[in-house]
Amino acid sequence: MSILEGLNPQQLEAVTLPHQSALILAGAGSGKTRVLTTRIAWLIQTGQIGPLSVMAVTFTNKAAREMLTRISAMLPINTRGMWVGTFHGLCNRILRAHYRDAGLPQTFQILDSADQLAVIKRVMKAMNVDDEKYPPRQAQNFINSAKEQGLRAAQVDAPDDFSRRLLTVYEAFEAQCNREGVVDFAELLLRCYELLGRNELLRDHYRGRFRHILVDEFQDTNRLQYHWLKLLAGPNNTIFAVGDDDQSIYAFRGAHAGNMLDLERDFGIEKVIKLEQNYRSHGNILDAANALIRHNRTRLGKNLWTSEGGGEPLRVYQAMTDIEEAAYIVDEVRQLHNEGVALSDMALLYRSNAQSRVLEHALFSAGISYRVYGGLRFFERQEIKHALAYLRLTANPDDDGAFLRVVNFPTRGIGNRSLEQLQEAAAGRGISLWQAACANTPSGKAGASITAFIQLIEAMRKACENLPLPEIVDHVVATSGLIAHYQTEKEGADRIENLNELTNAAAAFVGQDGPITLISAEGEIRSEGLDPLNAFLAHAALEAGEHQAGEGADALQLMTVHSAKGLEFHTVFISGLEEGLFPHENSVSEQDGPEEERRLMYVALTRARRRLYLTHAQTRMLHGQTRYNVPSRFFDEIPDELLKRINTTKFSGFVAAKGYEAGSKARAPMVETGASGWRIGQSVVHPKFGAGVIVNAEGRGSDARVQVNFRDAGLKWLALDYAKLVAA
DNA sequence: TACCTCCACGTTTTT
DNA sequence: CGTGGAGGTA
Repeated sequence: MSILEGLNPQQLEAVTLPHQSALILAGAGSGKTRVLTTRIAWLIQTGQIGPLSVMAVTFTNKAAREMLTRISAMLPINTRGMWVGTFHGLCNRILRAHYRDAGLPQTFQILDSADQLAVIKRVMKAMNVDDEKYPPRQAQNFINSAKEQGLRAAQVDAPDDFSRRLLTVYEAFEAQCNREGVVDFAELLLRCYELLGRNELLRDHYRGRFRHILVDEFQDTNRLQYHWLKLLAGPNNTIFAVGDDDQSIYAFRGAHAGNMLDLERDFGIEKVIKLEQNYRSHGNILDAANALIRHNRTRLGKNLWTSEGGGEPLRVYQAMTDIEEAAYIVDEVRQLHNEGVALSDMALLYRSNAQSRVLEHALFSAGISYRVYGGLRFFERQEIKHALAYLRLTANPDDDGAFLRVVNFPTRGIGNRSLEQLQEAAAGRGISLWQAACANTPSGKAGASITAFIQLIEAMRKACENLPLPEIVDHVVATSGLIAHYQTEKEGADRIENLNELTNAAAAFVGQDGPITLISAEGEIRSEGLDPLNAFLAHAALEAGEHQAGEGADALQLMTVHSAKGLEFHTVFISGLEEGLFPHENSVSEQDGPEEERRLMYVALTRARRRLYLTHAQTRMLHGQTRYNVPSRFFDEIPDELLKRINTTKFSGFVAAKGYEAGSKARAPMVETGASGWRIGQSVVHPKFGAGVIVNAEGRGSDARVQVNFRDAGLKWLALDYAKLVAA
């Protein structure tokens, strides 16, 4: 059977495009992964290129695995040798192969975000930077966003004192990382970009090899990733990019959907192919999504359609409280489950994680099994981090982060003062803590403890020299004292289990990267395998692992809308559809904020195949106080005929004006302002700000102020004596 | 060193 | 409301 069979005309056109760069505008559920993988298979099957000439780039490891699986299913070839991976994974591969040219030690370690933040904190402390005035998180953002624009500290523009200070932190951070032989995520990309930029030999080698570069989720690329792709493509290779500007929801972390337009221009793409036939959802769902996203001004333009029928209308449920909202969802889930829909084929989505608590509580009480995405992942667990730190020290003793993490864990009598001495000695001589500890062993008890620690690590390293990877992990975990430590802890059993699981993870990890091309200065090419321990440590940093166990079980899926991207379910509940929550209040005033929120809603809607619930609550407990929320503006952006209002809860005037049945006012305390008669929860109209709802009040008499949540203007405090508020 | 209390904070997140 | 970090005390 031909791999091209069953493709629609647009998919076929994209797959069989002649040797030229292309931009595929692929709507939700339009078969973009299929197009991407079939394109690769077709190029190889027709003999146009060999597997070695393909590079496919994704954002997540999951997507990369999925792609490899699908290619293997289509072609009887070995997919090793094909470079399919994440931006970071591929950059890591290149940097490992050319560590010397990249100015890195062979055993360089990768910092995850938490590791990076720890280094920044350490550096800031050493520089005496006030962390009240300069929050380390902000310094981290500053550094990462600079790197994502391809900027080294020397190239960053710092117009004011504040950014000048952050810039010095950036400089010191870079210096520290170089001393330790560690790189953060952004650094992997920037290093690789710089390496290929200045080393012609390497650049030509990779350009000669990767004739076809395919990119998934192109709308999520940042500027640096775009320039990296451009550099790798050079003048002769082609980029096949698949993306959807309407699903660009990661601008806050540097994603730049404008890269799609740049690609068109820079690569002379004459015709953008649009995949608009949707194979996922029924018509009403798509009509709703199309109608909603039409409210965005900056779009490339696209309209999803299906050959299937309209299906059910979208169900709208308006609850009085968040608790009642949860109860309704529980009832519906239970009923659908009884009707035969698997729990795992239903998703409960929310804008922010804080919303999950009430929902979880209701599900738990009802005995419905559920799974929450997000939170700690396997390689991020404390005990795993500790074990990895021991492993990292045996591979690269200069890794100060790893040193500090375990030098006194389990406790071995190395207190703060001896560590401070050590840090001073290291900083003074510009060496690592390990080197400082080796160089001048302090006398006395503390000195002996440090010496013992050094000997412990040295012994580990020697013992592991010729062991296979799983045994290395086993040995290090056993001799580190971690197991013994957790045995004395009350909650230690799970941690010990995880540590044992780490050995299994090591056993399951067989250097997936295979041999790596090396180019010496003379230009000769040879191959070398990567040392398994370092490969495993890189893997641990680059792929933090599954969120939680129990993925096999049939359970309702709870997650943020962001993490739902790319997934699909028979039934989807979108909860908390209220102004201030979704769209989120912080986004309303942001540049491009409202449009990004709308794209987020678009993503949420298009997750559903058959049934979609949109719910909101009038009253919600948030940050310890009750908030009164207006229904989300998104309800107004979906045609009424697509919506089916489940209930006719009595709402006050403002809501009634939007199509709900008018009725009695919500019971809420009178604002204590004497005779004013305003109520919390009451709908009001302001001459300038328009319609809103009173959500809070304070003061009395002439000082009385009310807080109003306006549809368009957001939250505002108004003095009742001055503001010309009118009851709606 | 370990535990406890207090305080501040609270969008989205992969690598 | 609930959590996580920091700082203080036993």
